[in-house]
Amino acid sequence: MTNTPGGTPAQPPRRTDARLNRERLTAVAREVFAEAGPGASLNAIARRAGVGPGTLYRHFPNRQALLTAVLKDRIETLCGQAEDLTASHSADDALARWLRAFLAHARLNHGMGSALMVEEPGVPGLDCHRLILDAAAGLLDRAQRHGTARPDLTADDLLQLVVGVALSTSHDEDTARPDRLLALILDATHATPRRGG
Amino acid sequence: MTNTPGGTPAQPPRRTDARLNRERLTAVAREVFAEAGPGASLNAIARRAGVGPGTLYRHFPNRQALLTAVLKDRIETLCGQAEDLTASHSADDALARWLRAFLAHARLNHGMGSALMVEEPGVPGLDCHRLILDAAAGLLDRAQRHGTARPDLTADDLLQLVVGVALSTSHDEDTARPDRLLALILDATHATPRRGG
DNA sequence: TGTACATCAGTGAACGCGCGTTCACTGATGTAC
DNA sequence: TGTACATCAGTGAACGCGCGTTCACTGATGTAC
Repeated sequence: MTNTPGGTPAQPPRRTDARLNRERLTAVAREVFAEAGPGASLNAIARRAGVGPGTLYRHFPNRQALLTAVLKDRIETLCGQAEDLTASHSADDALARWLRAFLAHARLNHGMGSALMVEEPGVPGLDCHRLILDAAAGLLDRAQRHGTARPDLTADDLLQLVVGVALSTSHDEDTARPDRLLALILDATHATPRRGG
Repeated sequence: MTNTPGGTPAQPPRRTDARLNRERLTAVAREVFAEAGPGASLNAIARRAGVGPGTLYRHFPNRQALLTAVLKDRIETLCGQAEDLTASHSADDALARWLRAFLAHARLNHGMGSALMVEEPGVPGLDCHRLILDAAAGLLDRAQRHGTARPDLTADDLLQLVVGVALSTSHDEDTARPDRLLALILDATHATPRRGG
């Protein structure tokens, strides 16, 4: 049982031309998804990568597999940053900085959220949603223990808010607006909970 | 010059069958847009309304015209509610209640925002974006003068946040989550501005 | 190092699909008398 | 009230398009010798 059950082969392809094509496809897909959103045409990606559509399908049996490949790097980067920030900054500061990074990435992929935060079958062993959520939960938990983050906030809700900002500003060009909106959300993170009305 | 320049005819059609078809089309479109988002197939709408595609095009020359017709009611309702709430509730309360209503409507249309808040040519004389923004600005302004809403918040940003929640929760079934997220945003509305970091 | 060959990867025409949109034609309606 | 007719509205087959996806075939690569 060396194969992961029913998923994309975990090993990169052995032939060099295959590896190169795979790399080119993910690079182009990264661009195209950023331009046209996660629903972008797969044929267009293959065309722009200079390969036939069959080649794309050989490497990525479906859209989700390609999306996952594109996002894998980003996610690993984000998770790495979460650890770094935990080590080097105050609890509140680390959370704020990480959310800023998350928002930037999510905006690049027209709300990576739609692909990320929705639970999909995806690739076994790389649960995007889980990884991101764990990173956020770690930072938020620390901020709640040592910082001033309100105790009733969940990582899930916090991320959903930021994903919302990413979605609603993904067609915006400058970053001033998403920055302002994130600042508002951070204020909400610090606010004292109100009695329901 | 009784015609609005280059837009949909302002007058409803004179023949009764035409008027009925127009009403059926907008009713069906309301449903389909709610189910499949603002990119839903126009042919599918015509099919479900029991008319030929040509009939749809006779009434609505493009998707935006149909979207506008569907949203017109909602928008007028929302603007009316803004006035009612201003008359009957405290400043903070009115703003909170209205945003709740706005979120409910925006969620129904998979983020009415994408159709609403993006400035489009649309129909002259019915600037959706403007109407909604004015309603929100009125409520927010009052809350800033008489209530506890922070003075540095703009109606534009506030709406964008709520549109974000609508977008990121539009595939959610229950309303508990969007309610929670809106509550967080309302807390941010009351929060004291922080010095930038 | 050189060659033979099995295997793995790439190709791209082709298919079926649903979409947006058009237009020549048919039919229903309202109105003038 | 009844009829004739001009006009307005509806029809739906058809077009072109791009999409996702497949598959028989060609070609490149790595390896065994």
